[in-house]
Amino acid sequence: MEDSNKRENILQAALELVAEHGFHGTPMSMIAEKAGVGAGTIYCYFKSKDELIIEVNHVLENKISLAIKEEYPFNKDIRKSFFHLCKTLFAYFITHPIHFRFLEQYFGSPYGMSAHRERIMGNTRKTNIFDIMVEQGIKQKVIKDLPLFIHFALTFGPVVMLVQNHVRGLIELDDAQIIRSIEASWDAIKM
Amino acid sequence: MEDSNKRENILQAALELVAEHGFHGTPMSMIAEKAGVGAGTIYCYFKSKDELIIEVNHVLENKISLAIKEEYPFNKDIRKSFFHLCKTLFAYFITHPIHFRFLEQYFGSPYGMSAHRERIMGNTRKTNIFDIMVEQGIKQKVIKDLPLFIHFALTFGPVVMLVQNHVRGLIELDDAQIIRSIEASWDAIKM
Amino acid sequence: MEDSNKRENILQAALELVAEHGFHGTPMSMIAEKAGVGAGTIYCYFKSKDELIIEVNHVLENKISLAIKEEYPFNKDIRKSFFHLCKTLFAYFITHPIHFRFLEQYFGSPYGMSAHRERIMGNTRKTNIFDIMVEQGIKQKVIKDLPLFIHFALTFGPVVMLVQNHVRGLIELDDAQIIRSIEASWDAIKM
Amino acid sequence: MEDSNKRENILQAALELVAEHGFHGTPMSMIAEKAGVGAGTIYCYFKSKDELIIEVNHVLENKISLAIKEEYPFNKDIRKSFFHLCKTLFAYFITHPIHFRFLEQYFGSPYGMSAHRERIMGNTRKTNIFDIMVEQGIKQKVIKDLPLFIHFALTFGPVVMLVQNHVRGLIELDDAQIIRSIEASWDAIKM
DNA sequence: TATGAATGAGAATTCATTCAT
DNA sequence: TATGAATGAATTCTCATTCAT
Repeated sequence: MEDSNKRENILQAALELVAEHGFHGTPMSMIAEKAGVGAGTIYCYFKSKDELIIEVNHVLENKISLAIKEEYPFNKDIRKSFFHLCKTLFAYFITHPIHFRFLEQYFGSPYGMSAHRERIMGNTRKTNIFDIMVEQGIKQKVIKDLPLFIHFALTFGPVVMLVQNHVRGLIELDDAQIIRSIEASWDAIKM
Repeated sequence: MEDSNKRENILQAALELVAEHGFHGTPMSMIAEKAGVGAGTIYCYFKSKDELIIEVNHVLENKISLAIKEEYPFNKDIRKSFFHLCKTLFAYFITHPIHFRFLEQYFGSPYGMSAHRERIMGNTRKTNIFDIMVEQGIKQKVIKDLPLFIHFALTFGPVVMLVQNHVRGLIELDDAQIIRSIEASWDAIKM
Repeated sequence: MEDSNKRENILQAALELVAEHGFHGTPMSMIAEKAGVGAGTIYCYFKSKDELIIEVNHVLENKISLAIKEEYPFNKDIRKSFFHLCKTLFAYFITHPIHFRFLEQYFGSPYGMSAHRERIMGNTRKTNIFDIMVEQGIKQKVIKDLPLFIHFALTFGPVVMLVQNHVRGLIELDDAQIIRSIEASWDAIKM
Repeated sequence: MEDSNKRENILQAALELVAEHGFHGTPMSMIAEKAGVGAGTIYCYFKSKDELIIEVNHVLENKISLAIKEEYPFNKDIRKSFFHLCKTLFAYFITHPIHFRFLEQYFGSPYGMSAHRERIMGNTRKTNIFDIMVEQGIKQKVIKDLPLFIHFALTFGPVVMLVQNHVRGLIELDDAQIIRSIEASWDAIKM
């Protein structure tokens, strides 16, 4: 029980410390100490600092991906799907601000996420929730006929920016504001 | 003249190198070499590496601020102002990708910019172009009655995300796409 | 049986790996893996890395010593003995280049061997083949009246240097060359 | 004066420490301390530990090469040349035992030298003193018609082995012994 | 002001060895 | 005896900063 926890402890320590101090502000020794293991122990589980960080990222990506797919209204109308997606993302990051800060560090910025759209939303073209939603919406003439990446930016650009300000304590997002912001984003992409 | 050139050269070298290699991938010695000055000379102009980087950021903020204010249609209608603002920002970053990349590095993400909204848009409350535009728009019932920071995110979130993908070479933005993206953003904030 | 195999496997793995990668390029974990045992198991048989290496050396010394004594023409004339000795050494190292490379690593150089003359040629003064041969040769006025260590250097210095170049692939020794080289060495020590 | 000495001090410290403790037994910090410089200073002069060691080797090679060429009897007879060469080498290493020990470490063994025969004796085929001597000797039918590498081994094998034992304190070479040893080596290669 | 050689604290990583199982 | 996860001391190398010139 103790044993199998070590890997987890290291990942968790890395997540929190990188979120707080950034990649370069987090020496391995600091991670080891926080994880309650020896300095060399990390290297029993991860080949290098980079691999450790990448693995933390994978874990987060999977968690976010799961959160989004959970209770996703697959057969409901486009607008409902859109709201679910945005609300879930807001909720996830507000509940897990450390995950958000880590991702900010991991990529030059959280937008690095955009380069990994697929991984978060679903690994293959066919299972990528966002893409499918947009394509269906366009077909149904419910949302504008724009390139996918523009819809992506219109949808997630505001989310990320708001969460960022929230996480940094510059603003305090409440549910009403989140809803109104999603409604406005919907106006952006809807027909 | 010699003097002021050195300061400029150092700032320019820092800008380019940080944009390319990141903050931690850019030793002071590298900046000195590219600027054509001695390693110690930088400390005649800047107290530390951090101060140098901060100063580069200030310079960029001022440039962007100027670009936005230039030809800004102060007395035209809100929609025109909005389009001018967005188009200028797109144009600026696409013309100066290095500035964008630097800002990505400077903040954990370019959204660090949001913390400095005022400085980019105008230093004081009264001269902050974006805030004034939004307030006027709300008063005229042309744009939605939402908090400023939500309008800010709805407007600049998509811009930043699109520019980021463009600068990273993941997409190739053309003028038509930029216009259509701004139109969609307008739909988000308009009444 | 299992037991004694493990010890053998460890010694063999150490021999091969040190010959190939050198003492400092061969971690204990690598030896353990090649030997097919756990990392800690080595310490059941050898107190430390150094002791393991020393033991490998002992094994090799004994093998070489045996090879030399085998078929040694004890009662033939000095020249025959000398040729047998040299030929056997050439043959042994050319057949077992890994042993040679290990000894190169073990000592700062293979001449470390010279410090252990006795052990290779026979452990006691009376059974040291080379010393006995030289002493008899001097008594019989067949070989020069020089100190033993000079005869040793004249005899084995060239052998070691030639084998070294051969093992390193810089030259390709054939039987004729070996014979001519031994003949020349004989000229060096003979009266 | 102080300044230009730093590089020298570092080279000298590296030479002595590697000769005593071996390559892997000599941390950079130890070299820095012995040289009386900061740990980072070494890297102002040498890119890496390896480069430092290689440079020490170059310095030694040049010194030995010079010592051999100095007063070399270019137009005297072969035997005189041979004696000069051997005596010079004996004298050099007995006077500079630390150089010998370093070279033992630098190569797997001092025979690494053999791979660098050219560099020590002269860089090009035409200026390689030993090769020229041997070729002339063969032409003049003064020395045996054997491959160069065999003559090299017959000549330098004994020298190296004797010096090694001397430097290690196992024997005490005096001038008479050196002369007698060279005479014996001459018997090996002479016709 | 300008220089760049010198510094040394601090980083990632390796590996011989231990010890609980 | 056998294991291999865990350890942490030790090593190489980097780089922001200083200071004598």
